[in-house]
Amino acid sequence: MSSGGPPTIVSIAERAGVSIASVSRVLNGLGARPETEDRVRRAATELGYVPNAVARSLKGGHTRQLTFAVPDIGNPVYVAMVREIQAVAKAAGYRLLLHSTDADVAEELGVVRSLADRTSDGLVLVPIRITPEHVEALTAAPGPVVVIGSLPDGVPVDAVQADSVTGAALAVHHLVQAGRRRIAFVNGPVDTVPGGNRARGYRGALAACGLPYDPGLVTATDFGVGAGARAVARLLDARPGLDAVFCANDQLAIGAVQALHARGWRIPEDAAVAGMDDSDLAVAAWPPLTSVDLGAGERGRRAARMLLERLGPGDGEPVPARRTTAAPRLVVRGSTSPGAAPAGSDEQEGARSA
Amino acid sequence: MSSGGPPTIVSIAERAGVSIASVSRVLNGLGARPETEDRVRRAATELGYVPNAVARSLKGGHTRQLTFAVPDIGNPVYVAMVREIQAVAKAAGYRLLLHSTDADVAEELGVVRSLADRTSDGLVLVPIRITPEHVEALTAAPGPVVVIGSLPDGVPVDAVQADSVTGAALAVHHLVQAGRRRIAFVNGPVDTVPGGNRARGYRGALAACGLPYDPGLVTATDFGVGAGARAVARLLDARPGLDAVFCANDQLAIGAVQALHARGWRIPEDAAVAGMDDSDLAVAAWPPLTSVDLGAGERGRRAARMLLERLGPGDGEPVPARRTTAAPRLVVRGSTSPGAAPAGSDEQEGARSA
DNA sequence: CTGAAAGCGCTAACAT
DNA sequence: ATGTTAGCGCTTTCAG
Repeated sequence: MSSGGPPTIVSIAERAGVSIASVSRVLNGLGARPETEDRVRRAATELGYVPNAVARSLKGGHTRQLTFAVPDIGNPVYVAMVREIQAVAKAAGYRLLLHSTDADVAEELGVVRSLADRTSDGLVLVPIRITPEHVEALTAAPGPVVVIGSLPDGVPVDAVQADSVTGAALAVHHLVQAGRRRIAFVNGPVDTVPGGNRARGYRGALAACGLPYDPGLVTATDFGVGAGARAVARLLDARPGLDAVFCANDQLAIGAVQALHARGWRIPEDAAVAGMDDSDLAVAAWPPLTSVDLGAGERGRRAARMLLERLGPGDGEPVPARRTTAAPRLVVRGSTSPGAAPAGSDEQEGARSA
Repeated sequence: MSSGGPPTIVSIAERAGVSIASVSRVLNGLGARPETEDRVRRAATELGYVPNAVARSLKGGHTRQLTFAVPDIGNPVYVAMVREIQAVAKAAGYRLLLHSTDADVAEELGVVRSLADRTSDGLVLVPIRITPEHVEALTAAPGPVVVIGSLPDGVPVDAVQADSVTGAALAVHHLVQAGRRRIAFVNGPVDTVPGGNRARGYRGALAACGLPYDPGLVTATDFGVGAGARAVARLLDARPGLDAVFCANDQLAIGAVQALHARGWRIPEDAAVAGMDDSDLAVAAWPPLTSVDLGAGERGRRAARMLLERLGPGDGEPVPARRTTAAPRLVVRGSTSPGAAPAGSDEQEGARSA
C-alpha cells in the first residue's frame, strides 16, 4: 500500500502491477507491450502522477534551469534582456533563475562559482565591471557561462557585447547633421562597463566629426533621472552656449529634458537631446526622445542561444570562446527633429497589459 | 581513487580518510573531533568542494526555490514586483524562478499544476484573469501558492490585492478639488483583473463625488501608449469639453499626454492628466504625471513574505487563507498641479545604473 | 518485453 | 565520536 505524499513511480508500479522499470519506460516513451502501456498510463492518470524533477535532475546530471544574473532587475535595459532570455529559455524547455547582484562585484563572482552547486546548467552574466578577479573566476568557471559585456580576448568564455562606440557615433553624427556643434555629454560612472564604453564612444565620434573635445561639456555622475537633471543644470551654467545634449542612457536624457524645460529652453529648437538604450522611457518623454538602441533584447537573445548551444550535445572537439557584437540602431524622434514621431504612431504596441 | 567529475563527499572522505557521514557532519556544523574536523575541511578546500544542491533537495524534499509567474515581464508594475520578491527571497536564502505566462490562462493553470514537479517550494502567481478553472486549480494546488489579485472568498489560497476603488477615488477627488468636472476615463480591457477593478473604481468615485457618469467620456481598449493616444484623440472629438483625463495606467496616460500635446492642449491648464501605478514612466513624462501608486512593490513584498511563512515550520493547526490589501497612495505632479514636482527634485534616485 | 538492481550525492538513523 | 547503511525518486544497465 502506498502511503502519504505525492505519487511516485512506485505507487504507479504497485497500482498497475508492473515493475518500476516498466513505469519509467512507458512514461518516457520507450517501447512496451500495449497492455502494459495501458495499465501504466491509466494508473498514472488516476493517481495524478507528476514526475519529480529533482530526482530526474540528480540522475540526469542537469536541471534544465538557466541562471541570469543582472546588477539591477529594475533597469529597463536588463528588463529587455530578461524578457528575451526568458523567451528563448522557455522555448528550449528551460526554466529561468533570476539573480540580482545589486551591482556588487563580490556577488557576481559568487554567482559564477555557485554554478558548481549544480542548481542550474548554465549562466548568463551581466557584470557591472570586469575586474581581474572576474577574469580569474570566469576562466575557472565550473560550468558554461556567457557574459553580456566586453570581455578581454583570451578569457575562454563566450561574450556578446554592445557597440557603444558606433552607437555614440550614430547619435553624434545625427546631431551634427542637424546643425549642432556644441554637443554636451552626460555620462554615468566611468568605471562601469557601460559608462566607460560610452565615454570612449563619445570622444571617438567627436574626433571622427572633426569636432573639438571640450571637457567642460562633459559630466559623469550617476545613471539616473535626478543625476541627469542636476548635471544639465550645471552644464547650462558653465556652457550656456551648448546646442545639444547627448546622454549615456534614457534616464539621464529624461533628466536633461526636465532641466531644460525648467529653464524655459525649447527642445529641439534651443537644444536637441538624445539618449541611449531606446527604452520605454524614450517614448514617454515630451518631446519623444531620439535614442540609440544598443540592442539589449538582441543581446539577451544571442546570449541565451549561445549558452544553449554550449549545453547541447558536446560532440567532438571543444568549441573556442566566441565574441559577438550587436549592431546599434539610431531611432530618431522629436527631441532632435521637429517633425518626427507623431503621437500614437507605430511601434510601442504589443499591448503590455497592466 | 576518485575519478572525473566534480568532487563529492566521497572524494572528500577518501582524501581525509574518514567516512562520508563524518564529512557530512562536519560540513553541516554538527559535532566532530577537532582532528577530524580539520582533515575534512582541509580536504574539502583542496578539492574545491561545493555541495550538490540537487542531491540535497532530493533528500530534504525542498529546493529553496520560489516561482514567480507574471503575465508579462516587461510591464513596469510586474517589474516592481519582481524586484521586491527577489529581494525578499534572496534575504531568506531562496532563489527566484521567473516564469512568464504571456497573459495566457492555460499557462497560468499549468504553472499552478507544475508545483507538483517539486521544482520550487512555492508559487506567487499574478493571474491576468480569474476563471472558474483558476479557482479549481488553486483549490487543488499541489503546493503553497499566493495570488496577487482579487480572489473570491472561499478559495483556500492567500491573496494580496490592490485597492483600485480607493485608488481611483483618490485621483478623481484630487481632480475634482482642482476644479475639474468633466473627467474622462481611459481604461484597458475590462475583462482583466486590473481593467475590471479600475472601471468599478472610477464609477464609484464619480458617484461619491456627486458627478454624473457619462459613458461618452469612457473608453476601454488596450493597455498601451498607442491605445491611450488614439483613445484620447477620439474622446477629444466626441467630448471637446472635457477638462481632465484619468487613465487606468501610466502608459495610457503617456498616450493621453501625447494626444493632447499633438492638438496643442496645455497640460494641466486645458486638461489635467492622471495615471495609475506610479511607474518610472510617470516622471519621464512632461509635465511629470500625477499617478496613483497602487503599491506594486509592496504587494510583491507581502506576497513573498506570506509564501515564506507558509513554507516555515508548519507547526500546529493549518493557518486559514489570508487576504490582504495594499493601500493606494496619490502622487501629485505637474500634470494636474501647475507648481508640483520640480525637475531632479527627490525620489527617483537610487542610482539604477545602465 | 519486462523485472531486479545499481547508483546519482546527500542526510539521518542506527550501530559501534 | 565515527562508521555503516538505508533511502529520497528516478533512469538505466543487465539478466531473464
